[in-house]
Amino acid sequence: MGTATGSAPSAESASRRKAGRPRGELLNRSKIAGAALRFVGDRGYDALTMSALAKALGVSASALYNHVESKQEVLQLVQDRVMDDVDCSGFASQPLGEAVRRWAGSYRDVFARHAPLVPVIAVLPVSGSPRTLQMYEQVAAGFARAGWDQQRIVPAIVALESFIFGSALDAVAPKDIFNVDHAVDDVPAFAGAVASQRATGDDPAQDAFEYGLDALVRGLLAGAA
Amino acid sequence: MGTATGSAPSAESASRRKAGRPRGELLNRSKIAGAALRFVGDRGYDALTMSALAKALGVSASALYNHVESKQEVLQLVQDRVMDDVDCSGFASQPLGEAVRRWAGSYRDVFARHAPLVPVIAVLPVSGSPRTLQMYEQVAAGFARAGWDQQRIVPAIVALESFIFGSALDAVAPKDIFNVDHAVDDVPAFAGAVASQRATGDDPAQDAFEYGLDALVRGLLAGAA
DNA sequence: TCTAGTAAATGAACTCTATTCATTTAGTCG
DNA sequence: CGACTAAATGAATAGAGTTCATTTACTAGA
Repeated sequence: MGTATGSAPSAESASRRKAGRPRGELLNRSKIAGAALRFVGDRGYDALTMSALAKALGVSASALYNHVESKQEVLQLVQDRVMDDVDCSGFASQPLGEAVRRWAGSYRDVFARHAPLVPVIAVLPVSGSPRTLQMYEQVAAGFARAGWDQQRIVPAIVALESFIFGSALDAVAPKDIFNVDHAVDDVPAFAGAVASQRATGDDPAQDAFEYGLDALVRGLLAGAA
Repeated sequence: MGTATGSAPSAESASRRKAGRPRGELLNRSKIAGAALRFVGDRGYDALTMSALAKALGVSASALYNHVESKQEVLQLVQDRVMDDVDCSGFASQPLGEAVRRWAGSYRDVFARHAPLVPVIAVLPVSGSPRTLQMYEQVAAGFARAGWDQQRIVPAIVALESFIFGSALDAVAPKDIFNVDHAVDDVPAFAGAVASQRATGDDPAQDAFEYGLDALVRGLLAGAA
């Protein structure tokens, strides 16, 4: 695990580039993670194969397996990187409700951009993800600072995360997922509700997220105060 | 798409009323759905391949493609079947809060048993899933009957679903997902919270779901009343 | 300096997977 | 009877992740 994740980002420029095969240090986990993150940003998760990633790194696919046990592990590395984009800054200064809202919003946005990671993360022990762990620390510290009962902090975080992951999946759903025009008569109540929501002009996913987050946060704060 | 999505659930035994079938109807979408559902119950989603499913049906893999466009479509059929197990009974009789709790609880349990469907469902238009649509109708009708503002019904349902799907994924996570014994000093607040939750003896996922659902429902009802 | 030892990259090969296609089969309709 | 057609077949394809024997270059140790 602890194989120097730190990495020296430089020291890759001046090298004797022979047509040769193996050399000193061509790959490491950090480079793989960075390349994978860039790759999915450019070409998306569907295109992320071990071969394609290797090619982007100027290396053969099998070379990756000297540094990583599986593709799943590559995704885990990406996941941890991506956590850097989640905004935890509120927990240091703002009131808890505000901090949670800011955190949750950026958390959802990040994983809406990386939806294929959601199922990965679900089975992922925090052990292997230092940045993720640091995020949890900031969030937990925020709750503790706000005077929360220790026993309720983890359930609150997990509940918020569940909502966030579900909402991230929802955010990438086709826009017309609730199109019921063909069956209005069979589902009158639902069709009416859909039409009414649509009339607001709001994006359904965004609307539901904001509405639900507000309810969840108010519910949590009300119960714990 | 348009290919007879209607599906007559019965009338699949000894009624060759339509034109030209060879050898008395070996396959149809309903049989495929049933077999797939049985299959994942027996051997799990990892084992569900088109070949294995075909073998279970006593048929060749390519035969499936006469009735179904892709494996994704098989999963959609399973998804719709599975919705039958979600308990919507409360919406007809109980107060809204109670009905939502019962519905959400069974919904989560169902998809904890079918977690690999969660990412499928997220991208799935309700159009192709009659039973799913019927579920939405019952839920929406329950909200409407409780006097809810039409515009808020869909966001409320979507928010609840997001929480449910996220919680279903969480429910299948490894039990010790929050093991931080190796880094207690780095994340003191979080480690303390984890230890405190663990001390309750409650299953973290179950605990978080119940706690979060309670907060979400209270928040939703409080905001809408 | 010579010599092992070792980490790392290679490319071919292997195993599965979903999916396609030409062909065959067996009913129905004109 | 003969044309038509839905449905099943099995072989073939393409692409995925992963493994492995081999090769290369660097690094200690004597």
